[in-house]
Amino acid sequence: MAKHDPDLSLIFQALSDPTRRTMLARIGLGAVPVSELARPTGLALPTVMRHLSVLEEAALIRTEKTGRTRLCHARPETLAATADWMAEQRLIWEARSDRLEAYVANLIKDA
Amino acid sequence: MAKHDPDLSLIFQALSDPTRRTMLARIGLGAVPVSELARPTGLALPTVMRHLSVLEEAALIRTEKTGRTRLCHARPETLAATADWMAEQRLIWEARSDRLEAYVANLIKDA
DNA sequence: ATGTTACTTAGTCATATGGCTAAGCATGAC
DNA sequence: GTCATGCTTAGCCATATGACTAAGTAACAT
Repeated sequence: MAKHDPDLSLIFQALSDPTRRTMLARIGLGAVPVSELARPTGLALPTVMRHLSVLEEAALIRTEKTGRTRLCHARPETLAATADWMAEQRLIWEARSDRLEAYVANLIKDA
Repeated sequence: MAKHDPDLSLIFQALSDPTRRTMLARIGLGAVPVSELARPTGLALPTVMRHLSVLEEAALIRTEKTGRTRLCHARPETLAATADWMAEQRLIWEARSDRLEAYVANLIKDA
């Protein structure tokens, strides 16, 4: 059991690098082999592998090796969980703004 | 002009630290002075200040000094912009899953 | 069997990050 | 004026990060 729930620290850390975001966007369009992910970046393969392992440890992707090529797949659940956290914070922050606006509006009305 | 748009690298980097997420959540509830943010963390003040400057450079918060105390305010626009990026990726990833599911369903139907 | 392809592993290096202490500098209280 | 308060600045330290090269290993292809 226990699909050990999303670790926001690992996820945000993974998302904080532009190279990784680019790779992730590409993977999001459909499964990709490592070498094809590496090509547009111009980075050395070991470097790309490290980026991938960061993404995999954050559970943003899953990889599977067939023969000598490794395919990278997106894991939408993780992205969804993260989006949920953001949405939650957003609600709180904006509720707060609403209260502030209401307060200001009230001040103006009474002036 | 140009409110120089949100830098996702800075934002995700800022969000990747649990201490900063905690501080951010607190600030999201309403403006807080630095010392009050520091207290529950048990961290030294300079450390807290550094966390705050990371959050401020990511435009997740704004701070304003009055007398000798500095107040920290949330900046919901930045969180909103980030949530938008996530929502966008999510759509793409899930659209992809849908297509895959449709494909599988089709295979099964024809079997 | 031999070579090529596609990763892997190991190890190095420069810079960034997150924490600290020790002083410093305004502001508000007495 | 003097002192406590609330940040600020400066500088140090350990570890993490992102990049590399060089050398390995496991599949295919011929």
